[in-house]
Amino acid sequence: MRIAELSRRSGVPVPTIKYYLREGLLPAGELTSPNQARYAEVHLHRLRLVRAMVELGGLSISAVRDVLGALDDPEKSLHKAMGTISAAVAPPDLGVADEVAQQQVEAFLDRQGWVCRPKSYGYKALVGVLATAREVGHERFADLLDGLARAAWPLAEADLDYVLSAGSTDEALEGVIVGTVLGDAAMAAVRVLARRELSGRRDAALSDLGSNAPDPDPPKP
Amino acid sequence: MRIAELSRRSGVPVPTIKYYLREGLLPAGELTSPNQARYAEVHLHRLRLVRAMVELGGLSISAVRDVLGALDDPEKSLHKAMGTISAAVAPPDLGVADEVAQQQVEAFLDRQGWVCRPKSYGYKALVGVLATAREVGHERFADLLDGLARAAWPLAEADLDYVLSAGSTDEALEGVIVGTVLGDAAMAAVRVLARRELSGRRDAALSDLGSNAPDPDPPKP
DNA sequence: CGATAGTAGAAAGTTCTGCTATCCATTCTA
DNA sequence: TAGAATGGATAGCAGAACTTTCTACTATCG
Repeated sequence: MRIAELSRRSGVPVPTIKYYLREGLLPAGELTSPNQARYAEVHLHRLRLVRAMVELGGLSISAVRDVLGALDDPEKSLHKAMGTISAAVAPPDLGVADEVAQQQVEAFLDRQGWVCRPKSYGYKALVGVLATAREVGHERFADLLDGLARAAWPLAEADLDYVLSAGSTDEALEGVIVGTVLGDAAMAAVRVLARRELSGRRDAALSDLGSNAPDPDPPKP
Repeated sequence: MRIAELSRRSGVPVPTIKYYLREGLLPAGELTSPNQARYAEVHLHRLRLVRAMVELGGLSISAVRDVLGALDDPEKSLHKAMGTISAAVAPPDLGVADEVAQQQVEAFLDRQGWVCRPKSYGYKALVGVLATAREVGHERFADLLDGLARAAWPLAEADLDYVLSAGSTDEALEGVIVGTVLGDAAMAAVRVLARRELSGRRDAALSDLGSNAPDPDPPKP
């Protein structure tokens, strides 16, 4: 297929495709002559993946390049790819050095029995979040972490099962990308829905806000 | 306190504070003379909140303005504020009209017994995610939704408890902001940690990637 | 009192990102 | 063989988030 068809089928304008080619987000098409190239389904697929990361994940072009680099790495390692992807998706390191936040994270990891190098992106990101929470006067925020962990564990299991059920290494790596980028977006959306649903069920309490009335025995789903 | 102290205590440069004042993210200080203003603790607090949303939440200046608008709304409604904040935090509406994705969301909501107007941000965001997943060839992605919901429900309860335990309406609204913005960031970080932990425990399976070996009886936490 | 530093407010400038537009020399297509 | 499309290169553009520069003060220290 030629670039016009690639554009039509993906909904991405031709100049943008050229831009992605320049930026190395898309492999070059097969040149049939000095100024003609042919693109295959793989290009269309890659293009859609790029758009998903940019539009839904909000990743920058360079972050997308990093992620795809992990995918195209000849010595593909799922571990390494996961690290790269986490780094690309996470907000840039705030570089905070908050003692208390760090202790809160350590204590949390202890409680969970999780082993974790303090250099990992997840660790640093979490310290950054807790430090920020403390700055805005929400020290108690750390109390929510165990709940998050209880929720995150089965998700991680599902994610990993999803990834490991892939037929090929390429598919598995793409599963990591999709699981991370779309997974985060989906989780955020589901949380919004859950909050809406719950706050609807607790309407009485809400309309009575500030009175600190006792919980009206909320029904579980 | 004067602007220099505000800057020192928040770590935000003076010109940036002036910029935020111009953009309406920060209420003006109390003018003591035509070119002197005094700022109070509330300004410092608000400034930190703004930075948290910008740096951690990745919100744009205009999104922050919207969110703060909900906080400063005279007829503060928790419901309304939650909607505004969800909208500000979510990626801009993709405006997809994918029939299948919509049905998947409907079915999901049915299974959960959740009632939801199809106009809500969470609904639209979820349709967008599933449509994108389908575009990149991951129809099975919808299978993960129920797991997400199971995880999201107790989180929503914890969130709401956290919010309702606030002493004042202002605090409650701020709790919604912090719970949403920091909560999403924290959840993403914890997911990363959980994935790392789990993939470490399943190392055997991972180093054997692609062979589709049976799961080596992973230990639970 | 005067020198120095800080301030509000406005306007213009800067940097970065993510595209678009314009060319040109070719090449495919009708 | 005319007209549209293509690859590749370069330049341009709009928006976002600051940052700089300016003016006309004001506060304060010695």
